[in-house]
Amino acid sequence: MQATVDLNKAALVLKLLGDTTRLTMVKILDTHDCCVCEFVEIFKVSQPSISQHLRKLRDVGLIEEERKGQWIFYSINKANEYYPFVESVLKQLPSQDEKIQALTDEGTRIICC
Amino acid sequence: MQATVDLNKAALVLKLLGDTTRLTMVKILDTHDCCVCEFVEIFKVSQPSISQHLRKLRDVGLIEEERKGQWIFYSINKANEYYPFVESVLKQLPSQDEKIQALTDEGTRIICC
DNA sequence: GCATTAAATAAGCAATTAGTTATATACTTA
DNA sequence: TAAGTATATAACTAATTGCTTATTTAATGC
Repeated sequence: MQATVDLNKAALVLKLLGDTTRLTMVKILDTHDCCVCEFVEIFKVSQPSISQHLRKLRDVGLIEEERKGQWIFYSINKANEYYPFVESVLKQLPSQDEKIQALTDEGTRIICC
Repeated sequence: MQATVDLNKAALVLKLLGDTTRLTMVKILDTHDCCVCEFVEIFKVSQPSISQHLRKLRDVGLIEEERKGQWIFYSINKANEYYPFVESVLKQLPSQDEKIQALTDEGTRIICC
């Protein structure tokens, strides 16, 4: 028997994931930590726009931040209560690894510490 | 290996499900066909509000309608391309059967044809 | 045909959203 | 310490959302 998730909280999480930019971000973060400037490069939107999306995801605890020198790296928070729920969605989405590969290819991938 | 779903379409579906009213509707419809007036009773909002939520769900093909006399019954469209995706979310939500039971108890459940 | 019931659509409104530009904060490095 | 880079926050704006009330459409039953 599968554990269930509070319906109102589920709606809140789904609403957060119901945006192409955030859904892609979370899918990427599920396999690669990233910093803000990498997302700016990937999504071709302004830096504040990226920061605001990340803040929403962080506010509900789906992601975490860690400063590494000049950069702040974001990662999936696997300890979050809703991580299994999120994961069950993510595993049905196609890999977004090519976006990370594109950064590496163009030399804008940040490798740090 | 699990089949994957286009990320942009997934975001669209998740956005639809990212509303408490619609998510509850879909969870209920997954096990019970319902008509508009039953949802009005369950959610205690205006009839047009319910109709508008149902239309959004129908517009992406997640649900279907069928007129039965005076009433229009809605049901989950299991043939929809995204049904397996939706189902994987729904199965993690607690049953909403008590809402149907409440209708039955108060005599407002519509049994038709 | 006329009154009643069910549902859809139209129009309007307040709140929310996702973006922008401008500015502030924080760290790095010369 | 000053300049440069990365990120967050503030303020603004246009578009979207979810609701409402009013009206229209459709079926039922006298």
